[in-house]
Amino acid sequence: MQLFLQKGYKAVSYENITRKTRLSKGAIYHYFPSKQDLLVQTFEFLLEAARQRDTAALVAEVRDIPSFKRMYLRMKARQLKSFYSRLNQKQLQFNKVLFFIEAINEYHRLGEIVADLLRQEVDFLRRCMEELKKHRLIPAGKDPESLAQGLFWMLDGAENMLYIRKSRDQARDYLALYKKTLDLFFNLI
Amino acid sequence: MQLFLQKGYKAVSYENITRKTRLSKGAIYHYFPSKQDLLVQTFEFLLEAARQRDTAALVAEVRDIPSFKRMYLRMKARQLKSFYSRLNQKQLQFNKVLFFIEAINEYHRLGEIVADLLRQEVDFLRRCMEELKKHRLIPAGKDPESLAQGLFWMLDGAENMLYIRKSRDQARDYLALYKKTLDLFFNLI
Amino acid sequence: MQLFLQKGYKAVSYENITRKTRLSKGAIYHYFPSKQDLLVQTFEFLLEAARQRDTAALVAEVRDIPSFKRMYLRMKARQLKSFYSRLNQKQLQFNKVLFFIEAINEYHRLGEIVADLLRQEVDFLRRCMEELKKHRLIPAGKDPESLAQGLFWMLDGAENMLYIRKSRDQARDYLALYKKTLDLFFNLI
Amino acid sequence: MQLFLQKGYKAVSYENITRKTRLSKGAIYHYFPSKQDLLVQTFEFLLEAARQRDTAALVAEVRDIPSFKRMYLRMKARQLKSFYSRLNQKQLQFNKVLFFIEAINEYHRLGEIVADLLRQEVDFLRRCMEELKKHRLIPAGKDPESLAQGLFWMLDGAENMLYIRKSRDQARDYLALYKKTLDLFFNLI
DNA sequence: AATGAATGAGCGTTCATTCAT
DNA sequence: AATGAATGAACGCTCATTCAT
Repeated sequence: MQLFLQKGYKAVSYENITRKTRLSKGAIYHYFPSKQDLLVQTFEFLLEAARQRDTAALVAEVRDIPSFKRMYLRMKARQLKSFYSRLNQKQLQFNKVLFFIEAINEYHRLGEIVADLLRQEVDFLRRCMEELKKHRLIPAGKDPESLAQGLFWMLDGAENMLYIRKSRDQARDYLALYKKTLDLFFNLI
Repeated sequence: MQLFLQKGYKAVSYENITRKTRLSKGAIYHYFPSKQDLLVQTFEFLLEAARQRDTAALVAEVRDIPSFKRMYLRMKARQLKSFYSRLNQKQLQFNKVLFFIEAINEYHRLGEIVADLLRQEVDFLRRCMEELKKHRLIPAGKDPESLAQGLFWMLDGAENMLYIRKSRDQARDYLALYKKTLDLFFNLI
Repeated sequence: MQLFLQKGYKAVSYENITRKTRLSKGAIYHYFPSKQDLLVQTFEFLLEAARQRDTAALVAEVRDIPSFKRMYLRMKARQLKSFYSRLNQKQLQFNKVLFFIEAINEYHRLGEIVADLLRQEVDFLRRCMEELKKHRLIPAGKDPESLAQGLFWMLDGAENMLYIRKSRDQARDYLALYKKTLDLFFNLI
Repeated sequence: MQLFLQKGYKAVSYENITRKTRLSKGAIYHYFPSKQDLLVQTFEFLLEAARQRDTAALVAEVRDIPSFKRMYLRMKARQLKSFYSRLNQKQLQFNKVLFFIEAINEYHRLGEIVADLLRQEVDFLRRCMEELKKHRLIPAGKDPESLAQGLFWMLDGAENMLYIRKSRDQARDYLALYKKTLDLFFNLI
């Protein structure tokens, strides 16, 4: 997992894996029938970290913009923590985008899983926006759907920048970036 | 170039290249000392398509929001045209993100070039926003810097979605998507 | 046994064997110290099916050509039955020649055992021919030794063809082929 | 070719080939895209040695049994010479049967080619028998078809024995064996 | 300028075998 | 008696690169 995230799927060889795990090739093949299988299981295991449960409860917390921001950042912090605990590391210099693209290239079903997850994310944001609208915290004439879409794209685009800047302490950066983007978003609308 | 964009850097072999170019390996090595050099030259040649000149003239065209949208889309259309003409193709099913990441991984200086280009893009948007502000077309209290940043992230995040959906006619899709994102943005603010 | 006959020695892996036997590798190694030993024991067990007893009694049955043919085909039918009962199968699509060659290549003593068996087979045919000669059923001037050798080669050559044609119901085919060859032989002489 | 005939297809590794040819793996892959292709080309090249031309002229030589025997042995001698010249060797301890079975297992079309060749062989013998019959050198009531079939099986079966005895000087043995079988055959009928 | 034969390190994978439990 | 985790050599194959011509 650590190797895949650091170097991408293709660039990881069994030689790398055996050195890192201190196991022989045969031992790894004993548990994973192929490199692709290794990827798929890794991918799905990591994706679990991003899966949200109790979104209804989270949406219900939204009373005003500050409460929404707090809730959203808390949720993201929890996801990050789960992600790093699955990695068994406090932090890791990695390239999520490369890993995702190679994973989807290698095994197309993973693309559908990701697309699904993203749809759920937008949907969740839409429900939050509706909640804010109920409390009249969003200017009239702006529909929750568009707001959710716009915020989502903004968050996604912001995150992209991280991989170009390659910062060292990504865990903190993520949250700081999310916060900055939320602030910016609510300043815009 | 076409091969790199379609399959990514690593996945392209000299065998692929010789078949496509109908040249021998030796001939290619005669002009490009290594595969990395082939990548760098390709990358920089393509990046030229995204380089904007006369941004001052473009910014000067901005009088109101519709004029800004028209100008921006025209500029993007020109970039796309230039991009495809460099490719010597009308369109190409490709994966820009994979190509960029692999290119930057392979040769870090390319990352700085891209980062530079992106900064110029945000800067350009900022100047457009200032222009709109001058004409009082943007609500008071929203600073051009943030607006530019937000719009840029939104555009970038929106574009990302394209690679998951893998649309066939990307040239048209790009412009449609940019238009949609601009509309959405001005609806939000 | 079934696997060796179907796929040949080399092509059978312990993975194949554990799946078929539902035993663990360790269990198989507990009884057979190596793959070669597995082969040798299998081979010798199968060869037992071809071993004839009471050849004297069989030869004594020969009174005329029809009685010889009947006796010979009965004997072969019994061998086939014994062979399939050792296999615990009614029939099996297999390649005897590949199995024999690989077995002999792997462990040369098996070659001597087979050669011995074949010599006994020719010898048995020779004694039958002598019996027929006693009853003056064979033209004068044809010695039993040559007749036996000729018939044996004919039977062997005929059998060879089976592996190229790869018939489904080999058990029946064998007997039909033996019968056809015997008829042809006695028509020739 | 030499390696395949000596050890069989499966047992030959690229390591063997590179040592024998003093070429690198890459050089071999430069000319043969796969091991299977190496086999098929070898097989077809060797099979060419067995292909008979001018069978009509050969059949026309048949006037009596001695002339048939001479012609047949001359033809076989020429085939053997062609075979060894293709091998670039005077003689080679080899296992034709293993090579043939593995070749056919690996690429089924080779089986059809061999079956075709064998059919032509029987057909050639049948025409020779008809010629002998015309000269009344074959007892009445024995049809050329059966005689050809019987002789063919006998030759084939006789040849089989060679691989078990593994004689050193196979080239001479072949011809001696063919001669012995022909003599035996004409003694029988 | 251009060819393509040749190299050899490295890849993912299979395999018979060992051994602690 | 029986398990299955672990090994490491060997396999067929791909690749960027070199170089004599």
